[in-house]
Amino acid sequence: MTTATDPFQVMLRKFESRAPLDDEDRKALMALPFRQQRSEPSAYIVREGQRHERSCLILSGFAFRHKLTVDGARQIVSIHIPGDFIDLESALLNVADHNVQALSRCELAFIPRAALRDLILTRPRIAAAMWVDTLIDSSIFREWVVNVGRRDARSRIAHLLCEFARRLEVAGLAEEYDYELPMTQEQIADATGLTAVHVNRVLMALAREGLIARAKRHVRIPDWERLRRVAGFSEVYLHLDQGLDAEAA
Amino acid sequence: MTTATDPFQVMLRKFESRAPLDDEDRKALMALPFRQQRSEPSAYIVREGQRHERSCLILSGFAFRHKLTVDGARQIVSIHIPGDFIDLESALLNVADHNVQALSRCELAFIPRAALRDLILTRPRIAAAMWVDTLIDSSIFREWVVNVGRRDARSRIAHLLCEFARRLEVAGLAEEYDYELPMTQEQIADATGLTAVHVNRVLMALAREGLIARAKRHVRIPDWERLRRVAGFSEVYLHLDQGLDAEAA
DNA sequence: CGGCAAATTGAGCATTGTCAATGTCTGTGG
DNA sequence: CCACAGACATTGACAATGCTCAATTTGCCG
Repeated sequence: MTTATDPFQVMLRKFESRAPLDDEDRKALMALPFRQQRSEPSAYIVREGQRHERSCLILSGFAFRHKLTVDGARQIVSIHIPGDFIDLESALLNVADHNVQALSRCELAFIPRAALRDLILTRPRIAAAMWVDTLIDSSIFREWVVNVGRRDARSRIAHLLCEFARRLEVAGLAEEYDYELPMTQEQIADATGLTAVHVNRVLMALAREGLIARAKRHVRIPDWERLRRVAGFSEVYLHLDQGLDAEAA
Repeated sequence: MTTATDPFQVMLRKFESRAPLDDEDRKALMALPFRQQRSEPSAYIVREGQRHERSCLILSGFAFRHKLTVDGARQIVSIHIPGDFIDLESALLNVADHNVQALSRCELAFIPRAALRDLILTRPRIAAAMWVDTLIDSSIFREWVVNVGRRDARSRIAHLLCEFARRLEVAGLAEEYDYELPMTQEQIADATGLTAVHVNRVLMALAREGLIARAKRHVRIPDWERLRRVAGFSEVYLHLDQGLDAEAA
């Protein structure tokens, strides 16, 4: 593999697990034109209300989507990790309905809207794989609605920590139950619908009870089963085993 | 049009507005096999954890998606109106991650998973139109995360009322600013992350202030601009003007 | 060492929840 | 046509989870 196509390996692997692709598909995917770019923490990648001519794939680092209310409150609606297409919407919708910002330093690949549309309209299996990806995003949004709407602060934060643990582990980016959480407490607050002060208190409490062990941004979960129970976490909604099965081929 | 294909007219119209379809596409859509069925209020249409062999389209009536937390709290994550495909997920994901229940009496069309997959893999423009539909759903989920995470009770409920007004109006199901809201206060509570008691108090207050006029389930919005401001409502996230534009054809 | 962002802690408060009673409406059976 | 059941709405009194404001500490980086 050449240096140029290397960056797409993560994406290819993910899509292959979602729909059976043939050689043509693979070639078409890897041939996608893109522009690689580094983003510093908190740099904007997508801005609400704008039309974007390129979709964005995370090669390394983390990013998050968020929206602002009229009175300036911020709600983070999702967090994204390497291999995630953060902006497939841009290829199909006309206007961005939310912002995307880099969480840590990131390497990003920007792919022209036209090239993606072309791929979508000519290679149905690729389209299906990408679609499945966005459906899983949807499922995660639903779970976040539940998290923020119906769990208390303790469970909410525990749930966020559980979700992150599983997603990172599956992506091969962390030992399970032991990872770097690239978020400030204020960002955790904005993701859980709480205030930074309260997040701090809850994190302290969780640590005191031995449910998590923290050192700066590092999180370790000594007893997964116990934290899972506190969070009310069930990973069904992550659709980790998801693949379009044989019948689709 | 025959009686048999009639039910799909709403869907066809929606998809046509989303992507340019040709005659073949139209024919294929209308030729989808389906089983029509009536559901009574609160009847389950989809159950979390199950695999479903048919996807479901609402012909008339309303339905909602929800999830339950471990301790039995319920969160409604979306509300659906006639013409909505409530269960495209079933065609592409293996397991349902949430429940779907009838809100009012409904007429539903159940379409076999295999037929939908076939369509998706052979008619890219139809797939794109459906995909756009699910992306808009996603956008609405994101707004709900914001609603429940960062707005106070008053704004939350106002926002729900605004969203409903606009969606019904666009679907041609209500005069704008004047509609039948098919939800109990308990269901409104479960959709907004509040309790039924508090929803009642807020509704009474909104009525007292002249922001809404209620008679049972009937809602009228005397001053849209004022309610919109209270809600912090902006309809960008509904992507009402959305269509795949010419470049995609 | 100085500066700054992030984390931590305390004190008081308010939005929203809980519990419980009562009112209202609709449909049904007598 | 009326009485009653049951679901839903409304109201009151009180409690609590999480917020606000403000001060202080910690850790990081030049």
